[in-house]
Amino acid sequence: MPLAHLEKLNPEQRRAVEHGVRGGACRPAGPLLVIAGAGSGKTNTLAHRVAHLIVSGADPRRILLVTFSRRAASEMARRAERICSQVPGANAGIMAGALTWVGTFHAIGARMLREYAEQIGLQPDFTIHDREDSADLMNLVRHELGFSKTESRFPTKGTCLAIYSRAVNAEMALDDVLRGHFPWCAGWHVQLRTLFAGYVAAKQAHGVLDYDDLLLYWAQTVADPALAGDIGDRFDHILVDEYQDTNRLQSSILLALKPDGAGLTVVGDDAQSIYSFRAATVRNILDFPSQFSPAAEVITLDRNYRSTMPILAAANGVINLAAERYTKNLWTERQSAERPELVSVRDEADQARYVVERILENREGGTILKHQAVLFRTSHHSSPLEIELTCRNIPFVKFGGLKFLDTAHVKDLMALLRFVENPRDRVAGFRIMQLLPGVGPTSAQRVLELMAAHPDPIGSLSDVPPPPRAGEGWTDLVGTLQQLRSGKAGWPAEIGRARLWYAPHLERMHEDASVRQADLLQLEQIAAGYPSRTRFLTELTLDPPDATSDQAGVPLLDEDYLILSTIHSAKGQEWKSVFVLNVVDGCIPSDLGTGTTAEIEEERRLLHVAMTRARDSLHLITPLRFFTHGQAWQGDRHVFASRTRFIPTALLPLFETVTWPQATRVTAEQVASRQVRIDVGARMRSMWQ
DNA sequence: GACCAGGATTGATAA
DNA sequence: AATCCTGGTC
Repeated sequence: MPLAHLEKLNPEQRRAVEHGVRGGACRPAGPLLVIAGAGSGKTNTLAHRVAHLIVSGADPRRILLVTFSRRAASEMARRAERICSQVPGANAGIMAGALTWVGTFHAIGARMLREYAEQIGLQPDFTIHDREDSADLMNLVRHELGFSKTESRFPTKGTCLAIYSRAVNAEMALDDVLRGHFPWCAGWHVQLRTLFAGYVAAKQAHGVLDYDDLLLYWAQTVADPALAGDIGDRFDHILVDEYQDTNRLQSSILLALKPDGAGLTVVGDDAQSIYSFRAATVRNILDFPSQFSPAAEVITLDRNYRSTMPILAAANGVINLAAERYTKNLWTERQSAERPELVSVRDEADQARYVVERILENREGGTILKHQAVLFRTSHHSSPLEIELTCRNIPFVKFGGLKFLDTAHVKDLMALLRFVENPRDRVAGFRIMQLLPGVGPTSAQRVLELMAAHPDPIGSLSDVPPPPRAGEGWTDLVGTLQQLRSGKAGWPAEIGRARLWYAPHLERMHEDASVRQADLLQLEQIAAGYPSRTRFLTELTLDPPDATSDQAGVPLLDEDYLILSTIHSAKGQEWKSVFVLNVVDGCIPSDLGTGTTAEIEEERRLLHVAMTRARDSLHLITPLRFFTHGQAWQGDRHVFASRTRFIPTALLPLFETVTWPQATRVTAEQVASRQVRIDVGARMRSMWQ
């Protein structure tokens, strides 16, 4: 077999790609762990491995490829396909196009559960709750149990869900979760246990699964040896990307599918583990090799193909200060005289102006906007910049933060469709009914109770006594639901019908109805791309469109635009020029965490991830002054911030230190010589003594 | 029982 | 600043 497709790989990458496939035979080999540092060609290596397996005779339909996001999934499938198609003599027809099991753990889980629904006593038409729906249901149960008016304040729905979710994902006992992560809620452990029991019962009664259930039900399914064997045998090869960001539950599933690790490949980088808030644990990747006997083979990729040497030196400098480290230093042959810049600006407004100026400068110099990105810790850190960009008419797309799907009007429309799909989904019904004036929680709840008792819930609506003050709106709603349920309109016409019903409510409830109406039209466009209502609802909740921009909708593909992204959403990406906002204590590390060592260490890795996104140029910006929130517009209450603790003075020589607007470049020598000569403050004080 | 106003509380990252 | 909860009125 010609191996030209492997020639561009370095020796370690090639070993990872060829592990167990030497000599053309493709019997699943023992487990493999690839430790792949930032920019070490991880995606490329994994795509090559998949392609190489296929051209060596593996059946692509029997390959399971688990990625971290939908975006990564399609990218990976595309690349593998391209590599396959370049191999002469390979049968392109049966190749990567048949790579059908590619997706996130959650998406694969959803698909698997629908397939096995009957065998595990699950109704196959279950609907999936996103985080907000889950919180709503938690709230409903919380009210029913009377926990919303306790003497001292009971944890909010969001906190309750977070506790529940961590217990499930980390496979931890409730008491341990409370002690370790929510100590302020420990006093409520009895009530929380009752609440979670009620929550689980409610989900089952309503025929809904939340995100965690997609993993939990899957894990429970494969806990049965017969089913585990059945599902495990469907795949000769299982490959998992971003393994450092998987949680205990996910690793249990993997282990149940392939107990001896045969055909199992996991890839990741412990230095980039940034999802512990989702119960991901770096132990998964660290303990992987020893879970098998013989132990898994470990291959380390430490050659970086992305960044210049000075950028890498700075990024290594940051991660070297970590308390615990397992991987080696990254190295590169890409020389450059340009050190990353550490820019001090007055405040966030100046930060925005500085970034815009440099971005435009870069564009003049030939770097298009799309090759530049601005990264930040939390979504709202970019708002002053967004204002500045809008003023200057610079198009941008923002990843992370509040999404299209989280807006009330989109949720309303989705709830209507979900209610039609699964009339037992009470959260959906509850939401829809309360859109009508005169219908509140009590009467909505009463109708839902009556419906639930009926074998044809939607049909029964004609006979159920309407809420006393609902009026004409009720007839309208019932008509719409029954028409949609009949399925006569077909997909995607249904969503148009749903929007028609919703339009007057939108008009009544929102000042900016026309803007929101445009969003709904866009949703309709998106819906047209899915073959059925079920697929639309499932896939959209699992892979919500993750970008928002200043205009409704993502700019046309051929248009140039700047990327704004949270650091989390920037995972796996790279740009020529990268700007990181608010590199100050309080933002990175965020001052919201409880400040445990583990959390601080994760923030350090987060900065490392942000820095290693840059190819040629990197700017870290540190505003000195932050205006605090919760005050009148243009108020001047503010706090002073200092450079992040992750870049202590010892690391400063790795950076070019700059202040702006003066834009005086200061060399490292000058920084060192910049000693305090006089203490002006003391002189001032002495004036009054 | 629905709905509004005002006080208390909580703040992020995301499948 | 935004959300959640409570207590009042229609």
